[in-house]
Parts: sequence; C-alpha cells; structure tokens
Amino acid sequence: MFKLTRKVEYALIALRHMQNKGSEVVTNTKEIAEAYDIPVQLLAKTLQHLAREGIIDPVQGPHGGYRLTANLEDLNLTDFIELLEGPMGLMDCYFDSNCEQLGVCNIRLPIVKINDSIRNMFNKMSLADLTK
Amino acid sequence: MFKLTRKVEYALIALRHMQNKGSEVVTNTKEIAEAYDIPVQLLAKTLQHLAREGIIDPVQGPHGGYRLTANLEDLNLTDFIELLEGPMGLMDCYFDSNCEQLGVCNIRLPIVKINDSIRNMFNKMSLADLTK
DNA sequence: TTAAATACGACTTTATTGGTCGTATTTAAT
DNA sequence: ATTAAATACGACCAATAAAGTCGTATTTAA
Repeated sequence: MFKLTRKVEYALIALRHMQNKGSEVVTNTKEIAEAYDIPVQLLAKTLQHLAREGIIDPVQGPHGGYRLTANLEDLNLTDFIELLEGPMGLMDCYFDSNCEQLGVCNIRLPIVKINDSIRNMFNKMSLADLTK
Repeated sequence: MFKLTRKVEYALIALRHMQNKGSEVVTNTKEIAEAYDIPVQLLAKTLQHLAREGIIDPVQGPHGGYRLTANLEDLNLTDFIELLEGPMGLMDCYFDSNCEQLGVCNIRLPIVKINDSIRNMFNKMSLADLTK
C-alpha cells in the first residue's frame, strides 16, 4: 500500500541519471535500462511520456536519445506524479464528486485535510531535490 | 494512485460512527453497512479485523455487535493503516531489502526521506482527530 | 429451540499495474 | 539510396492486488 508506481520510479531514476551526466548530454533508453536493470520497452514508454510533457527532449536517429530540458527546480513532486499517473488523492471524491455516498460520508473532511497536507508537502519538493 | 483501500475507508467510517454514538453503545455491522451503503460482508470482515486487533470489542449473540474500546487518542494513522494493510512504504526497499537493484539504485535515499516525512506526518495524527 | 448476531476461510470477480509485441518513423553514417 | 540505431506508439497480454461473495460454524438472548 502507498507505493509509487514503477513508471514514476523509472522516471525518477532516469532523470537522476541524466542529471548526473549533465544537461547537454544525450542519453539513450538502452543505456539507462541496462544500468538499472529496467525492462527497456517499459522505460521507453516512460521516457516518451516525459518527452511529450516537455521534461526531456527527444533526439531521433542513430546516437539519438534524450536530453534533459526542463528545469527540475521548477517541477514539484505533485505535478510530476500527476502528469505521469493522473489525479493523486486518498479518495476519489477529492477530484470526482460523483460518489453516491457524499451526502452520508462521515470521514470526507478529515481525509481531505490529510490529502491537502500530503499534496502540500509534495508541492514543496522539487524534482531537483530528488535527483541531486 | 495513492488511494486508501476500502478496508481502511470502511474502518474509519465505522469507527467514527461508533464514536459518535458513544463508547458504551453496541453497534452492529448491518446498521453501519446500511447507513453508508457498504457491502455487509466486507464490512463484517473489516470489523472482525479491528476486533482481533483490540480496537473494538465484539458482543456476540442477538443484539450483539461491537463496542469501541481503544482510546482513539492513542492510535496513530501509520499504525492503524499498517495494522489493517501491512507495511506502508513508497518502495518495497523501505521494509524489504531483497531488491536486486539496491546497489545501483540512485533514488533510494531521497525516496526514503519522503517516506519518513509521510510516516512522520501520519504518526502525528491520532484516529481521534479523524473521527471527531 | 430459534434467530440474530459475530467468526472466518475459501473462493470469485474486477481493477490496476507491469510488461511485451509489432510496426512505423526519423536520421546519421556508409 | 541503403542500412542500422534510435524514438513513437497503439494494441495486447500477464501478474498482482483489491474488492466482494459464499458457505458454514459459533455464540447467546429470548
């Protein structure tokens, strides 16, 4: 319970790897997959996702790969997770108010508060903090 | 992502319900299930679990049910979740050091820190806070 | 004796996550 | 031009976890 998904995990590993190599260097998927023993195809999809979101920049063709473009200081953990995995909340009703039980639910408010605290905490963490 | 399980959700709802009625009163499963539209059998198992853990006290036979016994001030959210769902951690390596990648993993430390922060935050929340 | 309740393991179903496959596209090097 | 090394990406499959159901036993007040 309460685990990060592999997608998030792999994305963080990759970003840190790229960060360490410097932001002009082009790194390809295979290199990272082998270094950390991650399934190539899955990492590939993850990196493609990061590229679509503008966090890394794809370089196609031979000797291609990805180059770190985003300023990781400016990207917080809440946004990062949500951009990879969608809405992050302890209960669905945090985002989606279709819950039939909304009227009778007796724990909604406290849960919303905890949720806000977690988000707030994640908001304060930049990816740069995590990858350096 | 990052959702509480139904089990935890239902347990909290039930505890709050019982708390509201006062701690001497006996409340049965069916009453709670109907009030919040929760599958009876599932709630039953959850309450049995809480009973095994000594948080509520079973009263068998007709007019039976459960009575709140634990002092909810003394039970924090980390312990509560773990007692219902087992170890709570962002990555398995927080508890289990069998991960093959431990040696090469480049994000373990930052993740462990975040994990500690969450646990720390949950440690400071008593169930009483959540159910009153 | 009956009926209303808990106790609980086994099972099934559903949802989510994790991973694979096939195929197309881009492009540097030859 | 051709080749080969890379990204791009949708469709599919597998594994795991979560959610829910079923059957049967036990307890006990009326």
